[in-house]
Amino acid sequence: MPVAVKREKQLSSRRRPETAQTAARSGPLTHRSLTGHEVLAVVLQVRDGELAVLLWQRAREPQSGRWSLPGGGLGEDEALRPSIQRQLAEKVDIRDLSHLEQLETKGEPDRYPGRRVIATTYLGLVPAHIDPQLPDDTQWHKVAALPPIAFDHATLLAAGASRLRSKLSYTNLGFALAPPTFTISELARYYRAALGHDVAPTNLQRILLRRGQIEPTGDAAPPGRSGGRPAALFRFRDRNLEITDPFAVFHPPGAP
Amino acid sequence: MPVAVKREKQLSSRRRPETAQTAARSGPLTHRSLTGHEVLAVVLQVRDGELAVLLWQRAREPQSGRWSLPGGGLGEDEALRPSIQRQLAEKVDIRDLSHLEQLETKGEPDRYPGRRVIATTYLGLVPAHIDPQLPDDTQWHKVAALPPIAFDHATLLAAGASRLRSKLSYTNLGFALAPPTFTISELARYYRAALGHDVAPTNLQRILLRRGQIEPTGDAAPPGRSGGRPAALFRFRDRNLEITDPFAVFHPPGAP
DNA sequence: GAGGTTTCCGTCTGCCAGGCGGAAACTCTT
DNA sequence: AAGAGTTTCCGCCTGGCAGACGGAAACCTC
Repeated sequence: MPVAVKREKQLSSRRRPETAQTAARSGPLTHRSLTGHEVLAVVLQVRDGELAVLLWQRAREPQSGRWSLPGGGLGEDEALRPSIQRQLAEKVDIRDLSHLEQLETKGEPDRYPGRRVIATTYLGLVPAHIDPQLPDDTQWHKVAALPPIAFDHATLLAAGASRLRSKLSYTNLGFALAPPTFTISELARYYRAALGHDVAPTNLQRILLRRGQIEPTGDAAPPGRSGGRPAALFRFRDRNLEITDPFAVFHPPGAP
Repeated sequence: MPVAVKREKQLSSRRRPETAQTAARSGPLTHRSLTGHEVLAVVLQVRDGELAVLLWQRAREPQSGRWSLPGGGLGEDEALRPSIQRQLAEKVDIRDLSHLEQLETKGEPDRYPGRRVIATTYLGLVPAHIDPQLPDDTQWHKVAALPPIAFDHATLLAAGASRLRSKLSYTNLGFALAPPTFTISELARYYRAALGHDVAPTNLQRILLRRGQIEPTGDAAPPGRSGGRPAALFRFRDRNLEITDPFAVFHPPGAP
């Protein structure tokens, strides 16, 4: 696993995440009620041209050794979104997260062995230029080649990747994968990795320009070592989620 | 409110919903743990050419008199979807529901007064030809003219209506609004009501036909009292949710 | 300077949504 | 029974857009 090795070598090269109120944490839940509630996150990033997900390896039973989505028990008096942000702070600097949105909530009584745990899942995205420092038990894994996954987390992971693919098509969510500034062919590589199929840079540029998602910065990127015309740099106009292609059909009449 | 009056007049005209294990139900929750979990539903139907939602009026504090989404506490050892189906059975025959899908889960600690309640919301749809018998405290309300809504249910309701509008555009969700068989202008009326803007029958027919969503039954509808050429009848090919217009852009190359 | 590489830009093509108008098929009136 | 009114059906035109291609431009290395 070349990725894992590379991770560990760079271990202390970047800032330490502020791990705040993260005290006793023995399992996915910190409090003990009849029905527990946990919050999980599918954190995705394009790494080396492929979509990768953040996973940590369970050290204890149940399912010791298997890989699990980051997250954990919801604190009392803690809202869902702040909770997943707090828990992710144990793994990565949460300032690295360019996007965070809620996915499905699963409540099957037997989805977790022993006692009932309801899980609310979030989708988190990290832009490609960030390389967060990770704890020892945590690694990026290519979505195309996953290790054994704990509980029902494989389903949740698939749902997260699917949501990303959809939203890339009708929103400006590309901003969450790309660095602040990028060339069109770079951007096409991110889209390729996330969508899982080829993307023509020419068409991508025309589409995103007409929708007003991206704009040229005016500068040009330094040419690569293999030569070639220097690419123009672009940036996303808005780095918050917007629906830019409301719907394929059934527009209000008269509107474009 | 002419709709409400009409509702009560028809009260015992149809089958009684099977209200199964619905015993003690004093508030939105039946069990008492530190953090409660409730399940709510935004049940929508096109009624008299307008989108309507199923609401019941609270008889007790908190927020007595205000209108609330149907639902209630999650039972122990009960999964989320079966739970909302059970709770809806108190209001309507669940066989009337043509579609049911999960929406957002809200967990703000103060969203419910007194103690913490996490809510998972579902979107339910009832086809236009069904007129369920309702309990006394429950009524359909036009989404365009809502009564005072309890707690944060107005937000949840808006999210449900918005989800419906989106999915009408890129899935075959129309089947959940329409009766088993319908004419194109009828269908256009359902779409109009749900989308909130005009829909051209000609274009609607062409689009849904090309996507393979609908097919002619071969029969013609009886002509109306005002004359006119009898309309051909159509039906949805598949009455389960399918994505028929995968994405506006970024198809895999080569694929249609 | 030549050849290779990468990006940029214009163009062609085919598909599709929106809109329009005439033809068809019915009811009601006189 | 003939005409007026109404509603649906069907073909056509138009503009916009995605996909694809190819040549020009701008950089590299040798």
